[in-house]
Amino acid sequence: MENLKKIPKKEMKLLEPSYYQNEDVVYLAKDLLGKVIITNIDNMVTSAEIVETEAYNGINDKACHAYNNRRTKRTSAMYKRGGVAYVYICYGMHHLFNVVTGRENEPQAVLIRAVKPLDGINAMLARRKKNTLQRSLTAGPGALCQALGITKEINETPLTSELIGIYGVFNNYREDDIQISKRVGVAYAEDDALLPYRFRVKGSKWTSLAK
DNA sequence: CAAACGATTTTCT
DNA sequence: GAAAATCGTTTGG
Repeated sequence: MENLKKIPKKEMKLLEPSYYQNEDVVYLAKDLLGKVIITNIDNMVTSAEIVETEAYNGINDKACHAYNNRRTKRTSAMYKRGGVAYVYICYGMHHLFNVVTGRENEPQAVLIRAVKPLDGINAMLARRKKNTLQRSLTAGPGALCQALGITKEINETPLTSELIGIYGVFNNYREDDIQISKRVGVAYAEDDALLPYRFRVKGSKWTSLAK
């Protein structure tokens, strides 16, 4: 799976909205590993394989922005029917990209935490102001958004649009291929901070480092 | 209206 | 390993 350009077009399968409407956000967080994000933003096409995700499981998950059914301008995207983007700004400077899942008014989402660069690497390097292709280009939720050109401009955009789509191309990883751990940076979530909702492709050099 | 803080990244020591 | 950078969103008065 070295270069997306080598994949025959007929094997590129855009994930349909129904895919995202599965109510099991933990299942989707695992199933999204190996899927390919393709963006066409600012006249630059970039693509990358998802290698690390986290599940945010709705109103009963203390780590979720929509915990306790909190509805604000920021969280409204998560209440949409699955299949749109939820992009918000963290620490005043980083955009974080989530895939909204589940039914309307059930605010679940999958945070994309790391990707493996495929096409458009020069564009990614330029956006990140880097010269070499290495993990730091796209490891970390803020970093990959910068590389792929994802900003809050595309908040609530369908993942079947001209700007961004997710494709099933290569493989589905098996349980054995997935490393499961606690989520990152959610210590405030008390007992829910311990939930095993973080998923990484085992052995991938493109995920964040083990903790 | 003021204040606190964050699903992070980078740089410095 | 520690700390700064930096501001939109949320909450409280």
